Amino acid sequence: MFRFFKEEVKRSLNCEEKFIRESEHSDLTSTISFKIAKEKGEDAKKIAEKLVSEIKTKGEFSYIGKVEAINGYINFFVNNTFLAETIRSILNRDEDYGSLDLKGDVLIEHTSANPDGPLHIGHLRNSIIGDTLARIFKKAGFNVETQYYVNDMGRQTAIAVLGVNKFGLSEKKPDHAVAEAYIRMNEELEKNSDLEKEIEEIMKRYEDGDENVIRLFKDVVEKVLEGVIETLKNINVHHDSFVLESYFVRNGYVNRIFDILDKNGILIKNGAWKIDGSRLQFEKDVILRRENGTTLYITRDLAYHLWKNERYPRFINILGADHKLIGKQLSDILKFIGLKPPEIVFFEFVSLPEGSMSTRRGKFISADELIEKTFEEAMKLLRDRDMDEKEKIAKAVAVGALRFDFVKIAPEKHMVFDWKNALDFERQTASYIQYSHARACSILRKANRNEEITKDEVRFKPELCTDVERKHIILLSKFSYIIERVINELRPNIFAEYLMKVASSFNDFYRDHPVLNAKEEIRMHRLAIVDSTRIVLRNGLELLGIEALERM
RNA sequence: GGGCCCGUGGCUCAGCAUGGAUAGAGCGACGGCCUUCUAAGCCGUAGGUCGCGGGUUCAAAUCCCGCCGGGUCCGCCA
Repeated sequence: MFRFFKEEVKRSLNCEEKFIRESEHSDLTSTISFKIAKEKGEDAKKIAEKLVSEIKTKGEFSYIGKVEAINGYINFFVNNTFLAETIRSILNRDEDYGSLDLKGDVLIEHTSANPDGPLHIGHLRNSIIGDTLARIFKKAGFNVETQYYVNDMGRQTAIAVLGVNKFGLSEKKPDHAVAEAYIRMNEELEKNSDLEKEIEEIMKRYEDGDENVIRLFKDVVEKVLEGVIETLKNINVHHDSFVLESYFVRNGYVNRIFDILDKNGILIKNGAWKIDGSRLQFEKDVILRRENGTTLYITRDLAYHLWKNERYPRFINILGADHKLIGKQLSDILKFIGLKPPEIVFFEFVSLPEGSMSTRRGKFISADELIEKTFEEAMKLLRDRDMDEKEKIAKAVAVGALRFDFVKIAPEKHMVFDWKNALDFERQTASYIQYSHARACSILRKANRNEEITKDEVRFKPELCTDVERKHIILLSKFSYIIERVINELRPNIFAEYLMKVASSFNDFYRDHPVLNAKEEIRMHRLAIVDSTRIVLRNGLELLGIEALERM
């Protein structure tokens, strides 16, 4: 709804979007007068006043109420029709509220951690950003496919495979068991450089399609993925498909990429095969094929993106900031050969207080450990409560806290993981939003207990709105506006912040707006607001992959 | 050394793309609020040279230049 208001404001001034902004002084504000004042050398204040009077004579806007000029700013306020239509739209559309009608297929690739061990808390940031974006894209109307690109041909995987082969697997969860063998193999590798040849050999045979070796790799990769899928399931992250790198070697896409590069004249075949970096303003040539004939990560990734180009109009990758250089090279190469580059969301690293994480050196906090500890902490909180389904609630609170903590931080921000912070739910965080939702549910439950209230009886009356209610409803109206921003900016943290605001604003309302004990007209009016809030919070939590509890 | 990212109260962050009206939250600290819809809540107080220095502008946390601090990348690794 807010988007329509903004459109009207834009139309009323006939100005660019950038001169219209949200403000604490109004529902929307324009700074266009300053711009005109500069161009014409006139007084901004007078221009604003003139523009306001013009808008007033124009009349006939559906949602614009008061318009005023103050110090050169033009302040717009929504009218009662806007408030009424917002509430009506929320109640009518219910689960659908907030959606947009954008169309098209989108591929979102996220997580894609190497199959050499369990996910750690750095991967989690990737998964949560990716999964949240996928949910928001779906809400916006896109047909979304989420994909996990499995790096089964890399050197790291070969080390893991060799490790498992040499040392076997312990009884641990399979991904953790593989990590043990992988870490041990790395230690051996440091001591004994002869093992280097074995790695090289096994990689070569895998790439060449040796059935026995393929079986070994398949076994290890499947074990890791089994563990990874279980971990992700625990935090409500789902992938529609898993695509192996080796698929692109076996289906000929890697060869097609070589042909294309060759035709474009940037492939140098001289021992190793490489891209002529000078043609693309790269610092160095990019190696695509080792002298022994095996390919490298970027080679398969180019093939993968050729494949994506043939299938999706839009594809988005979620990648750690350490992939920035290779991501840029990938994009530049794709553009050079006339293919579309991916849209890439980079996020900065999650590190531990003692330094950066490393699966290879066993220096990491696994996602499983974090999930488990967070759950235990949530259970402690419920220890003394008398209620049903403690485990279910604790799980929802734990997953919520975890997901929210990651998604609320802007992707470009470096994070230092802190146990104390991660396990503290007594903060304005996911549980606060869940709690607000439960409060709204509680009011509605009680309202319905004594008498069955039908939709027709719930009557929202804009003229009854207090200032707090008005502000709150305008916030509710911004749902799809925020969705649109996330789609444009690929920053899901914006949505987390929005939902936080809605919860906070609802608590303001809750404080001094009694619902159940109010007289009939006001009671029905406020029930409509409470129900609308409930819908917005529930739909919003869904987009964050967090369960909207009705009691807690 | 070069590229990219970050630097906002004691701590964690929002705001920066598109400059604009007194720089916003949470945690922590301090003081209050449960006979009234869930206190996982609410109210109040203290706490800020927006890393530093220049510049552009009527106006800079926001744009430009330089510097400092932290992270990250610069493999026939991924």
